[in-house]
Amino acid sequence: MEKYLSQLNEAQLAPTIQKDGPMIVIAGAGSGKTRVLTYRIAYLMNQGVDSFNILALTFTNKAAREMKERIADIVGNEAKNLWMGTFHSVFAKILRFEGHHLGFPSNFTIYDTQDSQRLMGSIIKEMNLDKDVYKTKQIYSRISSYKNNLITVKAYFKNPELMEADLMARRPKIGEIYKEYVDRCFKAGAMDFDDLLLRTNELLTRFPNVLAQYQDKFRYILVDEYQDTNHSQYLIVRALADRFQNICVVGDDAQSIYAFRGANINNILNFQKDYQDVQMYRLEQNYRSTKNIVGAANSVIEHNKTKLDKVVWTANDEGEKVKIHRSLTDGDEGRYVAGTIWDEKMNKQQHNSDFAVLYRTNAQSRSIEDALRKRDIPYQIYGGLSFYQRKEIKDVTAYLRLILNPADEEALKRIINYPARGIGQTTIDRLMVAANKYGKTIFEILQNLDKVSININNGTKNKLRDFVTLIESYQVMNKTANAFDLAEHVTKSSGLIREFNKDGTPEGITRLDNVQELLNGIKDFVEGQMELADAGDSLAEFLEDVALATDLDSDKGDADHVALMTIHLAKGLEFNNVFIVGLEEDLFPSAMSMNTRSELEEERRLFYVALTRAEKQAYLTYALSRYRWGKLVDSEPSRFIEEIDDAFVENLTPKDERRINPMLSSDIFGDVEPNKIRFKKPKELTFKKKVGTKKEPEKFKISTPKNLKPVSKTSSATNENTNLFDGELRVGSIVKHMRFGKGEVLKIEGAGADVKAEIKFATGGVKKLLLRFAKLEVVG
DNA sequence: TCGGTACGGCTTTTT
DNA sequence: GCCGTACCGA
Repeated sequence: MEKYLSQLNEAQLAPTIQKDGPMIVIAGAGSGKTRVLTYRIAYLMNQGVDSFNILALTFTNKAAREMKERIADIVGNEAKNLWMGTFHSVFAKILRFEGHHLGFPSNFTIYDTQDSQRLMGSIIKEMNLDKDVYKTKQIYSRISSYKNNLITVKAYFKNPELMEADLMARRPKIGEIYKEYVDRCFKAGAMDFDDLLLRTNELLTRFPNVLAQYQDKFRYILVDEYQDTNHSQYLIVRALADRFQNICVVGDDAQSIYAFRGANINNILNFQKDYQDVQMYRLEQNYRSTKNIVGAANSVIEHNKTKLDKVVWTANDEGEKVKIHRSLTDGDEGRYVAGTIWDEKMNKQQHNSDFAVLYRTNAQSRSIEDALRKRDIPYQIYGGLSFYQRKEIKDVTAYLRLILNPADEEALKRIINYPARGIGQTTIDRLMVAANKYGKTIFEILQNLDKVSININNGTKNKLRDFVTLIESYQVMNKTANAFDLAEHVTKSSGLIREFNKDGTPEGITRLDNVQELLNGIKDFVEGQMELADAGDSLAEFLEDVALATDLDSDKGDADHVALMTIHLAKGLEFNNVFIVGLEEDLFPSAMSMNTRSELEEERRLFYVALTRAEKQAYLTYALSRYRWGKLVDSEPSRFIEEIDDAFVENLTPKDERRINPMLSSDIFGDVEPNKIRFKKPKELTFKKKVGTKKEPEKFKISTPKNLKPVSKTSSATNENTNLFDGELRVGSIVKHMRFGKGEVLKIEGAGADVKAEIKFATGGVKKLLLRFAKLEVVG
């Protein structure tokens, strides 16, 4: 143990070896906070604390996994009894044991965001509310924030201010939606992400003996990333730590980036008021980055008003300056990134895994991917649509969920007619009405079709009976078979495999591969479980993992690839070289986060997080125009670039580079030979034009080739005989020569000076054409 | 009931 | 530019 402690500097050592009492560690980026946490846990165990009495809470599964491994390196097998995991996974585990107090079965389902939103959407529909006023996503996030602030349905209806606010927003029915949603989840034996915290709070408040039991168990509590805890999490931690007060929280207010999810930065700012005799430690020496990177990051965060006093410094080398590069388009930006990685690998013998590309939104990954692929640079996208959120995977797991918990309404609705078995929406609606009437679940109604009065014809009833028989046969199998055998049987006998096989398209093949990968995953899981003595219900535990998994799919061993991810996901990671792309106003900072000072400050902290991921070199890139929602829009450099002290940056963009006229520079056909193009059938060419500020586009139709001529909606098409059009598109004084054939779709849309055109070739290719003009005139 | 397609909305960020 | 939904025709 001493050997390990000697690896810590003085500032790190102090919090590591303070055994008892409340303490807070304010840890700057790269200052070794994970090291303090892991060594502290090891130290506690070394001091005779039973690992059974330690609870360590993290924000991601990955962080938990890594920390556990590092602790195991020091203390060995002892680490096995540690309770370490994300808030959600730890409290899900507790709720499995104790949920019965609240009326939940131990096999409750965990609804992911998709399930929750689907349920909320159908509730809104059932209540006959205007879906444009009650937008599912908005209502979901509103209710989610109630939950994170412990505003239950009851509390909501007792709070005139909240109701008033929703009334003012012309959404007076939110309370009713909320109530129905909670009831339906309860009936379905399901909890959403927020419930895992909210219900834990309810459990600990309403059942003092349960609270006492866990207070006694968790004598030492450690919380990582404390700046990102929300109110609900804060209360749980405070309740659990109340008896022994051995609580150690670690965080960095400068890295608080989850306010949108309800994280409350005051939790860390006010920690000292919550406990008595709090010891405060600061870790300010950065071991990760060069002086230039630390300097740049410090100079940016300096612009924030709300922050704790802290000076991050480093004894590392000066290093290279932070490089800034401007591109014309997002495509160019991607090519710059790929080209630079290519050069660096060549010149400095670096690995792919030495590079990361970080962006604000997932949608930005596309242009980077394209460029990396062109250069054959291996990459891995982290996050985005998780493996377990893919349609085919959700389909399979829906079957598994239903087997385990037949009350699971969302799972049932998902698969009752998938693969198609002739059970339509009308039937499902009637089933739901009946379920409501009898106070039963839909599955219970299905099991008792003969005993309820329901307007469903006999043919359909038989189909429903077949479905019930199918699920029941799986349930029987689940009693004896392991999760893998069951899952494999389900995919085959349910017709899912056949369904994915049916079309033979590349997408279908990918789906099959994904299902196979899922089965492999289940197999691994089952085998891993058999090694554990207390192997419980493998299916249940697998499904729980799936529901709370995020980065599992991305964990493909130590393969050498460039990492692509959002900045949020990059928190806690480090890379030799970091590209931060899309540094443009409205993108980063996001247009949606500039309404208040605190939102903007959160964006700035996000930028700070991004910069401090870099060890040796940071590149900041932005583009002058970028495709957003399929449209090319102009953008200007992010204010964050300006905010960096000049001393730490180097601008790589040549001064004489000017914006060129995209009309003149665009290449209509690129590498496609026009005369080799063949078309299936003639199609009309259409383009839309926005008139004035009106949203309604004025529609024109252009008949197929020979004569490219704008005609009004009501006019008829003309010549369709020629195979190849050869003509001119005249835009103001600019004349563009064009050749293209019958059946190509030329789409032109946009307003005034900003028009995008696109030609889809029958061969599958798409060419984009950029037009900038005030007046559009097409001549034959 | 189903399958195809046209249209509209959307993009913050995650457990 | 993509995805999910709504609508239409069979």
